[in-house]
This record gives sequence, C-alpha cells and structure tokens, in this order.
Amino acid sequence: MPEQPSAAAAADEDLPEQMRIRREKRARLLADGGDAYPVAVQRTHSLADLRTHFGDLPVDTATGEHVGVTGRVIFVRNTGKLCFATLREGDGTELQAMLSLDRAGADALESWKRLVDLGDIVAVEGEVITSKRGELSVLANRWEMAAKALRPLPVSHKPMSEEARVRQRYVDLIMRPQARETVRTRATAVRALRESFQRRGFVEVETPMLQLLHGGAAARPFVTHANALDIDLYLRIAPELYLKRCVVGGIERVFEINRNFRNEGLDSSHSPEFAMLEAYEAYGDYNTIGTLTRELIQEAVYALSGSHVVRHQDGTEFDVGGEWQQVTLFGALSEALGEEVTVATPMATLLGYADKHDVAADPIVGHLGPGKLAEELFEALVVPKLRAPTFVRDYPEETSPLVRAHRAELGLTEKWDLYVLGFELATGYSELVDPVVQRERFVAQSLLAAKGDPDAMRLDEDYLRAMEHGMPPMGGMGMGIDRLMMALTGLGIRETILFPLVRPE
RNA sequence: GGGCCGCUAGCUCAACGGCAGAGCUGUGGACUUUUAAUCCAUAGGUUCGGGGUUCGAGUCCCCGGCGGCCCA
Repeated sequence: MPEQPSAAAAADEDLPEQMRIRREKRARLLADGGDAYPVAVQRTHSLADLRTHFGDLPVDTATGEHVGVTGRVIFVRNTGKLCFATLREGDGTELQAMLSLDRAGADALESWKRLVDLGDIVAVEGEVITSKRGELSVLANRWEMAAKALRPLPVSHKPMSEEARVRQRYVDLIMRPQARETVRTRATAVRALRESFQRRGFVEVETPMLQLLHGGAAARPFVTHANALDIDLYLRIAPELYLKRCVVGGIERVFEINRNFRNEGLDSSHSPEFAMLEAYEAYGDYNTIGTLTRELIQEAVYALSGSHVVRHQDGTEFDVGGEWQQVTLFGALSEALGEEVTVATPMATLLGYADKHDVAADPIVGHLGPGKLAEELFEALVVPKLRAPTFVRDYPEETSPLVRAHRAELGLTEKWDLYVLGFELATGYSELVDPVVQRERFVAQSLLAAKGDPDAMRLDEDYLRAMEHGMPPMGGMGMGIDRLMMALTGLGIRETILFPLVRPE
C-alpha cells in the first residue's frame, strides 16, 4: 500500500486539537516501545470479582492480594505523586485504580499522566487496597494501555442529545448505565419468552424473510431483488403464513421470534424493522392463546423484577398480575359514545359519531367501510385510556381477512388486541383454517390491491394449497418485542432498539 | 403530508442586528488520598449548507439539509 505521509499529516492537521493530541499520544506509546493496542493484557479478575471478594474492607487496608484488572478510564484525578482513575468494565462495575510514585515509580507515573486520557481502556497490575477515604482500589505496580481512545468522550454530567445517543449508541452505552441496563433487560425478557414457550412444548422455528409474496399482515413491504433467479422478492412483513404451514405439517405448537420489515413511516413508536413474536397453537383458540399471551408477559415481568410488578426506569410501577380486563370492541365503543353501536350500525350513523367527536375518516383509504370506521373511532376514543393490560375482543370481519368468523356473533371475528399503556402490544385470533373461505378473503383482498390499496394482501396460492391439506383448528398470536420492551421499560422505541434506522448524517 | 421548535468549540449550552462566549473536556504548571478534586496559566469556531436584506447577520428574509415535538 503506498504510504502518503504528507496526506496523512495534512489530514491530522484538520483534526480538532483533542483528536490530534490523542493520535500523538498513541504514536508516543509506540515510540516508547509500548503498544497502544496490545494483543493481550494481564487480567486476573473482573472488577466485579474484586467488588464481590473485597466488599467490606476497612479504610486504608492493604490486602497483600495482587491482581490484574482492566477497564475504561471514565474519571481521573491526578496529583503530583499520586494518581487516581475510575475504571469501568462491561457490566458497569467501577473500581478505582491508584498510581503512586513510591509503588509504580517515576517513569510509570509520568507516562500515565502524559499518555492516559478519559475513554482509554487500560490494564493495571497491583495490590488490592482501600484508600484513606475507604475506596476499594488497585494500587498499581505497573500499568499498560489496553486500547487507546482517539476520540474524546462526551461530558459525563450532561445528558447527550437523543440524536447523539441513537446515532452513536456505542458512546451512549459507555456513558449511560441505563442504556446498558436496557440491553440486558431486553435479553432477559426475550430469554424468558423462549423459556416459557419451551416449558409449554412449543417449538421455535425460523421461516423465510425473503419471500415471493408478502402476506400475513396489512402493510407495505420492502422490495429487493434476487440476482440468481432474476426476480423481485419481498422482505417479510410477518411470518404468519409460514408458521401456519408448520402447523399443517404437524408442528402443532410453534413460535418464532425474529425480524419483520415494513416500509412505512418511522416515529417514536414505529421502526421499519422490528422484532416480532408469533405463536400458533393447534386445538387452541383466541381464548387459550390469550391466556398464553398473558402468562408469557407475566413470566417475562417475573424474570425481570421477581414479581408481577413492572418497574419503569423513571420509577413508575404497575401490576400485571392476575387476570386481565376483557372488553369487546363494540361494547367499549358504545360505552365511549354513550350510544349503542354494533357491527350492524350503518355507515351514515358512524360517520355522524365521527363528525361529532372530531374523528377524521381516513381520506387515503377510499374503501373505508363501517367496520374500519368503527375501529378508527375505537382507536381515537378508547385506546388512549387503556393503561392497564386489556384484551379488546371481537373485531369486524371486514378488517380481519385472516381470522375466522365468530362462533356466535354474525359479522364479527374471534380476534383480540391487547392494549397496555395506551398502545397495542399484541393481537390474537382463532385462526381461519377453511381453505375455501380463505380463498374468498384473498380474492377480496386482491380486488382492493387492484384498486390501489398498497396494504392489501396478495393471493398466496401455495398457502392455500397447504390449507387444502387440512389445517387443524388453532389459536395464534403476534406480539411486537420492541413494543413489549416499551411496556416493560417505559422507553420510546428508539431506546429499546440498539441501533434503530436513522437518516444518514 | 401539515404545523411548531431546534442546529454555535470535542460535549452541554449562552450571545438586543454591533469585538462569538461560559462550564466541562484539552494543553502547560503546582499538589501522595482524590470521588463532577482544587489552584494558576492557556488553546480551541466553515455559528448545518446556499442565497438575499443591511454600513454591519449566529441573530432578519428565502431555499435546502438534519433532528425533535404535535397533528393527520
């Protein structure tokens, strides 16, 4: 590779002073015969190990224990012949390192003061002691750079802007314990979900993300291209139709936790790619799958807090134990309107209520029917009030093309939506398993698509073929993992996703 | 898609149309018990980009970019 020192030097000239100086310190480490990025450093204990083993030492104790520790320097206090630094390691545990003239020697002390910056990762070898102020510390015999940081950290006493946190999550994670906690909370919750499924005999599968036809939900897909086949493919908007194929094949309890992609807007509660849980239970229905959903969430909460009380990072708490409230869509809507509304209520009447309550009928969807309008009224008038977990049951057939007809109520389907904190967390069905009815619903959707509705589903002939082999009665549910995290933490979706999509800088 | 707010030093933020500043960070110095250490000295800017008004624009106007909030 042709070296161009002049160009490199010119680039260095353009750097802010602090970055230039850190590069000079890196060069100095090398010039002194050291290494800014050694392949290995001595690490005998984690900082957490030391905190555990030497938890309660009296002030000004020398233990005689010699250890090697590592950590990122997050705070330094250098005096003439004695230096203090706070080291932080991955799980957030902090420990003080001390360098004294008499223990480490003049050279080590000098190079420490000259070469170590906030943000560097260092290795310190020395004795475990407590300082005169009682702080558990490693008093260094020697120190070594483990990884020189070439960029300064943000100020630790002022919060980073939300944009900076999202765009440079690695910095956010370094700086903010809560950011690291959120990552662990998510991992714990997802693990709890998997364990809950496993205990109930559910099998986890992975179904296609690249699909010839997008289906299983009403949403706009991303389109990509397979060069080998020279055909366009869709990134999946839902795994539903494949999971149901699994049930046809005899995997009677099946679930998947994986990513879906929807080519729609992004805001504080929507991300174009999002993690989704879907589960199907043969010989179940929307009642049993509702119970399963409640238990999954309760067990995840238990894994996090040891109780059924959700604790948000801002301190608010709410209890999700016991049975949850159940209402019907039209029942709750009737109550909110103070007028009896059913699935048979005519369009004109509903439009009157919409007008009276200032709910705008969606102008984009030209095919707006009474069922859709009833749902919009419900979303506007009832949903914001649903704070405690609530199952809203029995949606109009018109808006639920993959759900079977209600066993008792004409024009309704056996579907529930689970609302919590004013947003939709999960949805569950008694699944439609009749291939003839399914074909009719698909055809109707195709007509909508032909009329220009980009959210309408396409006819999936292979899925129908699967159904025609006999699909057992079943309950199914879907839950957004990111939404679940929002419910469990009280955070916005961009905080629960480690690296959400942002516009390029 | 519409409305409002914002974008200034590495970070967080000030600055009536009149010399672009503070704190932290950095740099040089003092300090062997610090905990956002302290003290002295000091450096650091394409004020998001482009155009316009003006004797003079970070500030006013127009266009664009990015972000946030609210509404659809």
